[in-house]
Amino acid sequence: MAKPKVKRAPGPRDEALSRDRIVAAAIELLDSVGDDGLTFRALAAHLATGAGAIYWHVASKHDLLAAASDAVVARVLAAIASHATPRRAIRNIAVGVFEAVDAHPWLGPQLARGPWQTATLQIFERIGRQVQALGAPDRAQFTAASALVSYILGVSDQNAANGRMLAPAVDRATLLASEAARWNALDPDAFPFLRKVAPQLRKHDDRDELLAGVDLILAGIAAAR
Amino acid sequence: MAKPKVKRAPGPRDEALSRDRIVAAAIELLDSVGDDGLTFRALAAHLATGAGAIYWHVASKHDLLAAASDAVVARVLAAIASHATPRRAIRNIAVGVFEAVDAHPWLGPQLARGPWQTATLQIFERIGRQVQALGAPDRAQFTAASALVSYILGVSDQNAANGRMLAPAVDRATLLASEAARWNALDPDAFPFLRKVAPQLRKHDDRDELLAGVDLILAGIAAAR
DNA sequence: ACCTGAACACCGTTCAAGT
DNA sequence: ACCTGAACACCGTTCAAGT
Repeated sequence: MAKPKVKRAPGPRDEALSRDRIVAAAIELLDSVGDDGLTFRALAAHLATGAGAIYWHVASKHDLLAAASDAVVARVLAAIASHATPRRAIRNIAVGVFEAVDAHPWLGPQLARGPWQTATLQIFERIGRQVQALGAPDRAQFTAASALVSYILGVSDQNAANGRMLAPAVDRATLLASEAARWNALDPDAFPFLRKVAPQLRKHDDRDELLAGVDLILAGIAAAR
Repeated sequence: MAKPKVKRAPGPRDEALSRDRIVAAAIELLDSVGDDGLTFRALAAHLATGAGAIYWHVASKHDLLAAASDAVVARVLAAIASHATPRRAIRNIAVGVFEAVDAHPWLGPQLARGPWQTATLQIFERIGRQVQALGAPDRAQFTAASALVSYILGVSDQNAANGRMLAPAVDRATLLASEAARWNALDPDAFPFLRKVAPQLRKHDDRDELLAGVDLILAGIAAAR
């Protein structure tokens, strides 16, 4: 007897395995258990399947991480309003990426894997369009967009590194205070500058610093015109 | 009978194990075999000792990588002439870090591990001093130095990611050409900007772009004064 | 104090075998 | 076509035992 064509609608628990389901589960795992909590065994358990099954849909762990990054970045960029002045749009994208990396600390190293992967490309494109809208001369647009992207990814990753390494219990203020104290305790001959700005480290706001840096670059772009 | 106080001078092959020797060997291994070529077993073989012995001098692989980064960064910064105008000094530091990360691709992710490790601190200090010499107002110095450091680390890591992923046989020109072709083949509706600047991607010089970005930030700092 | 090397508890990935 | 699960070839780290 032929199998009936009509299958019952699959519930969320027994849906067929698919690349999308695997990527979604990977993101969940990455977010909850952290960078090296993502294991093919754990992932398989989460998906109620065998570890080897995943390889039918995904080439490697590298591939899986890239796909997870793409998905998160696409989602974040889609949520950013684009009807704003170029300057505001650039600031919005910066904050969006920054917050995404902050919320998904595993994303930082991933975006640092270079401008050849889709995730970084998406960011580059979005920033680039706004640089164009800014009225920068044609030959300066690539440079300006590159600088902005490198800067944004750089700050985001630096910032997320804190959360990646730190005990989740420690809050930001305590962390900054203890770190400022460490800067103050540095050898005065070797680290005069860090000692001097230690109070500013303690009081600074990450988002404000990010935007200040973006503004610095934007001012530079404007000055070059 | 008491052991004689005078030991024969140890040769390079049978010197006692030490943190410094371990770190030096790790750097060698990292440079020659790449990021995941560094293994406690390989390292032990290289040092003609047991894998467990290394743990007497080094707390963990994390610790070892941090120490390797410190060593490389310290060496690089020491080689940079500091008697120059602040602007030139900043450019020199940027190029120095960029080239170090390029030569030691494993260093990029390491420096991205956040501003709490010595390696990043060293760079921050050196940049900061020059920002100070630039005459930036006190309360802007932390922000300006942060922005420069984040940018420099960001570009360096992005750039090194190419070499990390690529077959070593492929040269830069071929890589850029094929990547520019990929940008050109992107969906025109989704990626108009990248398609437009694809020719600039093909022709660009990494070092020039780095310095152009630094200049953008410096111009921003100057404009804010 | 320092080193050895086996052992532990994992990994990512492959692959014969199933349906 | 897709999934299973054992097996392979590794890891970082620990630790009793040696010197």
